Amino acid sequence: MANTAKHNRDEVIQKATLLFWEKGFHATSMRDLQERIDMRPGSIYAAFGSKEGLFKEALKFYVQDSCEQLNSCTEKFSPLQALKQFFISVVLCNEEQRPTEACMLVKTLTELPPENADLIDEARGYLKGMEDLFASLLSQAQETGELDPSKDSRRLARYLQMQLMGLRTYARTNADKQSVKQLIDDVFESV
Amino acid sequence: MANTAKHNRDEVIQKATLLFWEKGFHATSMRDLQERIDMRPGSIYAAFGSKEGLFKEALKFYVQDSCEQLNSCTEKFSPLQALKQFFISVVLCNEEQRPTEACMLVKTLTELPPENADLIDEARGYLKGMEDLFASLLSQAQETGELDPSKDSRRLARYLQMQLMGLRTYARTNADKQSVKQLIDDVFESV
DNA sequence: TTAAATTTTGAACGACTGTTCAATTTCATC
DNA sequence: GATGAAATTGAACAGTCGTTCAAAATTTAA
Repeated sequence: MANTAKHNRDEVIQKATLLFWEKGFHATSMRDLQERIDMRPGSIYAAFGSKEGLFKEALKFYVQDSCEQLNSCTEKFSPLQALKQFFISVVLCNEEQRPTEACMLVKTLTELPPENADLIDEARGYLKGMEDLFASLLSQAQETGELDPSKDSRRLARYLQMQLMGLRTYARTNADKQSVKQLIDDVFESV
Repeated sequence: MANTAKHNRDEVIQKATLLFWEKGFHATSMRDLQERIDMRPGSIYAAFGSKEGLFKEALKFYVQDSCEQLNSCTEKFSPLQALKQFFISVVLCNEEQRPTEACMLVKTLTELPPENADLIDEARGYLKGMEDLFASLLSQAQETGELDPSKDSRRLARYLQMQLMGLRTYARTNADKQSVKQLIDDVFESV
């Protein structure tokens, strides 16, 4: 009937994600991508439509992976400790697996001009989703008595999301791991 | 003897700063700049050497302006209240004067690839300088009894710097001003 | 083995990038 | 007004950008 695709779509998206995450949308050229994912322009455009299309897939992949990381923490720890462990692993661990401490969604939001409004909205939506995940974990923590039930879990989730953004950005300015660990302790001290 | 420069250097740098701040280093083209500052390529290169050279001047201008903003707060408020007021004005006020809530230094740090290591280092240095300013204000607050003297002012300055990074980034994801104001209150509640 | 459908290839496109430089304009000085 | 040094101009350069598309290669079904 036909020819079947030679490339593995998921593998390609993963490789593209790592490159986009490292260099950002604009600084990553199609030539860079061609080399990294070992596909020629025609194939890429047949599979993903455009550079933007591939970037959207990369954002989706990145968020899925982040959610899985958070879930794997909730399996091993109590809700609140899971959140702290997630912060630690994202900012301080898995250095060989991530190209930068910065959050890819935040990088996207920060670097893109209004021309790429649809990509910005996409990143905004995903960040909202992560914040909702935080909020539901905090609610769980309140039910199990780990967290003061009188606190506003949505407000606290917003606070944590904001802090994680700060932590990941700060980690890029200061390589001193001890300071960053101290900061994480400070954050969860005030929860 | 000679011709004198037609353009006002400071004015030009200010205009360039606003454009770089808004769009970032890479997304701002020399043609964009030419139009904004009303100079032709030859003049720009005679005055600043390169796009990078102009960007460095923009970073310097941005930081000077930030310091002046902070200083004007310390003239009106106590050390700790000045810091909070600075946070508020940077994240919530002066909307007509700033092209985005994001910090230009952070944007620079986030968007630039390792190729532009010198620009990255420049931004890192300026951020360190701001953190030192925070630390000395906190020390003052301790001397006047506004802040618990047993606290580590350098650690607290790091904490505030990290939070400001988070706040300014978060402000870009969520236009809801009330939430952002709440976040600032949360931050200074935990100091 | 042939035919049809799909994927892959890579040269090429027009638009845009940062930058250069010879020609021109400008203006303080004599 | 003439002189000459500095500032300005804008066309042009070589390189890169994202993207296209006709041709070639590949694979399945008949």
